[in-house]
Amino acid sequence: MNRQKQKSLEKKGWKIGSTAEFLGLSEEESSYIELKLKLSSNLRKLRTEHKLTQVELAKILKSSQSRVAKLEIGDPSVSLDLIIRSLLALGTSNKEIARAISS
Amino acid sequence: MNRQKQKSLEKKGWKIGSTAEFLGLSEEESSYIELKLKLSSNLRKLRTEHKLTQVELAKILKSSQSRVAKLEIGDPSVSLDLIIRSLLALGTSNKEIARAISS
DNA sequence: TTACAATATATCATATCTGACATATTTTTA
DNA sequence: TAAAAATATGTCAGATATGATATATTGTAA
Repeated sequence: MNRQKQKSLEKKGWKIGSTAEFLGLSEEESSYIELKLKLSSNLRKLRTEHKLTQVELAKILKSSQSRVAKLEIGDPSVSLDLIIRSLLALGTSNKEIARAISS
Repeated sequence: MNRQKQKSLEKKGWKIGSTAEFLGLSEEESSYIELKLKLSSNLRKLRTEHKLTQVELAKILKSSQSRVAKLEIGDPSVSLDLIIRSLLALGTSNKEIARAISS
């Protein structure tokens, strides 16, 4: 992960330590963030393919439009649990989730 | 998911509605649980391969032995986030995680 | 068997995530 | 363009997950 990307992520609220701490946790942290972002963007792709608005998806998920927005962005405040549950709610199979992670 | 398995999961604390509610959420719920259990057992496999005790792994994860036990069982009280973070901490790549999910 | 190590289960205060709401910004349509 | 629709951002009370601790159970070597 380059400095540019790191700054971008930090701006969005990701806390990535710098210097030694950054180096130490980097691999794990960035893999986690990558994973999240892949699934997040997959969720958005899926929603648009289904021609749903965020409000409509929120209804399906029994959540709110604002949270769907955060879900799709991969906001630090949303968990993998919620992202994956959302994908499953839209009919995504575990195999498809695996594919998304590998992509 | 057969009745046998459902009862087994319920005993472990999974709340799976019955009748209509069960049918309605079944696909999503059971996929989620499956996913969790796959990654959980993968974590245990990984730990034993590394010849670590739960106490030792807990130290690495900055967690406790009891939570590692729950992690490996896929206890309802542990999130996918924590399971995946733990796998990553043990050096698992995103591709390997995907493989585990697909398996 | 008995002792010891490893794992499982229960509980709880604190931390983090969640849905909801308000509001701002961006995008689309007329 | 202007109005409307869609999406993004900020906040917060309540819900859920977390690490920690204590204790129970299981495995395992003497």
